[in-house]
Amino acid sequence: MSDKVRVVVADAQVLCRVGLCQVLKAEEQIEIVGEANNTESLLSLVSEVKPQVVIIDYNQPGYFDARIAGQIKDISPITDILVISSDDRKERIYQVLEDGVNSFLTKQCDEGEIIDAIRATAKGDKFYCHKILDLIIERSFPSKSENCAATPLSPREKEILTLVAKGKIAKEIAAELHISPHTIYTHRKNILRKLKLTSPTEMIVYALEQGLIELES
Amino acid sequence: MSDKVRVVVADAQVLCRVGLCQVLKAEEQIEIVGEANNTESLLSLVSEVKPQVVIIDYNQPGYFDARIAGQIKDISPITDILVISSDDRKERIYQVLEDGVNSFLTKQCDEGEIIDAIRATAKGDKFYCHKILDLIIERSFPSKSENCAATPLSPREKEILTLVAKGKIAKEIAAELHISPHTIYTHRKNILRKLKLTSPTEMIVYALEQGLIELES
DNA sequence: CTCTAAATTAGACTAAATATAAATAAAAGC
DNA sequence: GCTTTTATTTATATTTAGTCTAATTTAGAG
Repeated sequence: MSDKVRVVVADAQVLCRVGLCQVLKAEEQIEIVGEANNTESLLSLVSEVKPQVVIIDYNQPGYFDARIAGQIKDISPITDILVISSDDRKERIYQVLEDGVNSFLTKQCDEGEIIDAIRATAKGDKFYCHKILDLIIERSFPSKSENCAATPLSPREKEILTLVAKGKIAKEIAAELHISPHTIYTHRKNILRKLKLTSPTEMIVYALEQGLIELES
Repeated sequence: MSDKVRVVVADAQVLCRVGLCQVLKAEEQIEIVGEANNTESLLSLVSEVKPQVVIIDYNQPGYFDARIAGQIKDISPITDILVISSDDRKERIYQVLEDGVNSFLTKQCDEGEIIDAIRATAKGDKFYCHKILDLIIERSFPSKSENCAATPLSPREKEILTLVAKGKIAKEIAAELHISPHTIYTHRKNILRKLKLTSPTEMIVYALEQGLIELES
């Protein structure tokens, strides 16, 4: 048992794993104790070695998904998580940030930020890259942003938007939620007004961007 | 001037560049003569060093796009191109394949395929990973696939699908194309029938998957 | 307690979409 | 050359979805 920080690298893409390992090798106080390319192998690895740090891209359908942070914390609460993801959906990112992740980078980050983040997380500190910090600030101080409020939709409106985006028509949604079709129309009108959109199609695009629905199943 | 194959690595993500360089280092007969993280620096690099091979991910909005293969070939016709991309839109992939690319991998490929592809491309051969070969075969022998024809839509139908997906209603499209709104309805009905879809919303999702429209502008 | 926002609903009305049918032109097959 | 299919186009009558306006109920903020 060395006194180095024990790190697990989890990414479905071999190039990213190799790149990350290469960057980590330059760090004296870090030891890579394992790699994983899917949820199953990562979780058994975590339960086995209880690493101090897991570096992961959760945004890889079929390999990893956004629930991974909670699953890691359940198995090993002492493990700190550094996300290096290609995700660009604000709501999904907010969700992951609230889910016990310590540090968060995007794959567009430059080398300096990656190294800083790895060092900070290995010390138990938190680190967020510029892009993620901008998102956090935008959410904390919505008045500063020109785009304003991240999601000004009420829970019910989100629910209805999700169903609309899935291709259901008002009548079907009404039957599902046991309310009148007129209620759906009103909600939808309010959603369009709030988001300053003009066509139902733009709602789909919005829902996709916000991570309310997924492309391909 | 050595007798090694001179390779340029182009990827906006530093981790992928590092990973790729690491993999290439293991290849005796390859020499990395430059790296680029955006179109401008790549093109000036290509024009300067005229590499035998460029390895690139064209699917990085703001850094590289699908036109890059043609641009490289214009500057340096002798350069072979190996794409290692995260793109999953069939139509876009077909378009790039027709655009003078020699080899094509996805970032989900395993290490073996990546090494094989690099060696093959360095020798001037072509290489396609399993996933891409499946796509090519699917297009060449549409009857074999259960999903059948990649895009069985006529040009006119594609045009109308694109406009519908942009949020325009039949009347607006009719005015734009100088035809009757009824024509639009008929086309749309045919599109839904051909794609075995049931709601207009699914058309939007289809158009997004096919790369007919783009998320965010 | 009052005021606002969220959630709900209805009736009258308008616009969009479907079903059905069909004409024309071009491409493919024999 | 003739037939068949596909693409493109259109129309009428009918059905359905969606909008506008208006209103009620509930819950939370101040």
